[in-house]
Amino acid sequence: MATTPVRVRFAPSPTGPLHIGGVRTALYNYLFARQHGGQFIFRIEDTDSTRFVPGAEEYILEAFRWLGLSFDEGVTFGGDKGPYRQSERRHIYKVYVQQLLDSGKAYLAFDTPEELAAAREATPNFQYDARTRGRMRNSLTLPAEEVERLVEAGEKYVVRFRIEPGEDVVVHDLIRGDVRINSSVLDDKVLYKAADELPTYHLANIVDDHLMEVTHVIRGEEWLPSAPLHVLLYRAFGWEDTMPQFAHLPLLLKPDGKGKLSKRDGDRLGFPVFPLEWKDPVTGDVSRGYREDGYLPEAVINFLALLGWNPGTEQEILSLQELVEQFDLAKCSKAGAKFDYVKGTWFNHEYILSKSDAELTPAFLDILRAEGIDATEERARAVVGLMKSRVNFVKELWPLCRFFFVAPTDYDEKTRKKRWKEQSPAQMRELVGVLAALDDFSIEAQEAAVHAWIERQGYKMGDVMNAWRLTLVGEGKGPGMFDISAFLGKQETLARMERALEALQ
RNA sequence: GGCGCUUUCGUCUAGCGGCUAGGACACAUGCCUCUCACGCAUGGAACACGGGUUCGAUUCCCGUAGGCGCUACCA
Repeated sequence: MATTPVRVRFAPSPTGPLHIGGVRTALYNYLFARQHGGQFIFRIEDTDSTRFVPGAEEYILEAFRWLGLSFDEGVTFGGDKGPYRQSERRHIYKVYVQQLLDSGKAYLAFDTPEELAAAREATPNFQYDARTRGRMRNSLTLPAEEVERLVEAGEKYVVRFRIEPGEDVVVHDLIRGDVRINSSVLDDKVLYKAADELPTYHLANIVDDHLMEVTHVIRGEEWLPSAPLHVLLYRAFGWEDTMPQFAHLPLLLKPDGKGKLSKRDGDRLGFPVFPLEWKDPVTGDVSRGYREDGYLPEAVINFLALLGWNPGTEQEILSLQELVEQFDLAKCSKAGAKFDYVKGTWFNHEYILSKSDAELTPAFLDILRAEGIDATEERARAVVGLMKSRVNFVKELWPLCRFFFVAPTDYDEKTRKKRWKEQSPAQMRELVGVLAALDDFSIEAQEAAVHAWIERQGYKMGDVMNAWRLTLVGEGKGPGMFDISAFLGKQETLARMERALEALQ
């Protein structure tokens, strides 16, 4: 057992965009696999033909490419345990369903949806189980000839798992310890639907995990209640000795209020719940994505990794490699985590700080072009260097940096009141002269000349600099004045000052 | 309703019988400073409640309450 190579899987349903909680589940699987030098499998669970959404599978794959999480095996990745798309495994499931039928551990049920609804109506807390199966229409109550006749007639039956009541089933969970549930509270789950010749999740899941030699099932807590059923299925097949180990992760909850995180919360509070932007093929509705919102993939990974797990040290910024090294299922928390999206923006800020100016510049250049600014890479990079520490996202740069590329046309009234003093026009006139006399317009040369002039005249540094800022920026913000004037260059600096002197009197 | 999981600052969390209950985000204040930010510093802020066990419980056990999930021919 200890020598069995680790094999884990991420197995989404292609029913829409990948939820951020699903991304975290995949991340934990990935970290676990990499840490143990194991395999990470990508399986598509499309056993519900009615919920298939075109484009969902490609979306999921693209999301992981963006995040930098790689698979070793599975849909589009190859491997010798395929096919990895459940809809292509019908022939396999049929064999195993028959095996359960032959051994009497499952049976055919012919109850129509209407009959089931009626039963639920008639009996409070109705459950299809040992207590009730005797009065339903199934192969345990119907004569064999009748069952055969119905099947021949193409009746849309289902196969149900025959659960023996009164047994305590223990599931050992790597995060929660032993979880004990009595089989009497479990219902005879539908394992297979003759209508579309496909199994339901439970059967497909067990058969695939067994055949794909999955060693650890790391999934969301919503699966915990059905884990005993899964254990019973492994037992029914005689696979208990190679049954994977389970770990049920705490859920991601709404930032406020009650319940688990949903797409609605993102729309309502203004943050993405999907890794990538998603356009619903039916409604045309567009949901924002982390990528399009300007998050760096490393930041998303780091943020998600720490939602429900932490290394036990005070380190908060961890690279993917560090996460691989330090991840530990035993250190996962047990209770659901409210989704603290504000902290997510802080992580992005940290990663922006850690990036070089050159790495951030392409994204900034895109924004500049969209704003109709034709700037060189070099100039864009200079502004990024000056301003990146102030933002959480590259896109926040534009409103803060506009003045570098566009001269002010009007001047902020509040700043003008506070900073444009009686002596300002005269001082600015003089400053125009001081700057005009400079051949070297570097930061250092300007600084030396301007400081000397201020000192010579006995002016107040704050008066001069703040008035000057108003002439170049149009308001009272921005980096150091000499950074700004050096970036603008002598000609533009003097032109802006002249224009301001005219406008401000 | 039934079953299961869960419960430390507003939020994410550390803690695995004895601590001034630690960190981070957010918030507040101060410093830095030519402005706005960034940064730095400081501060306020938590063991759900009730019983046990123990010399001693945030920590172990049992209740209660709250929260979450499951309860489909969905995953």
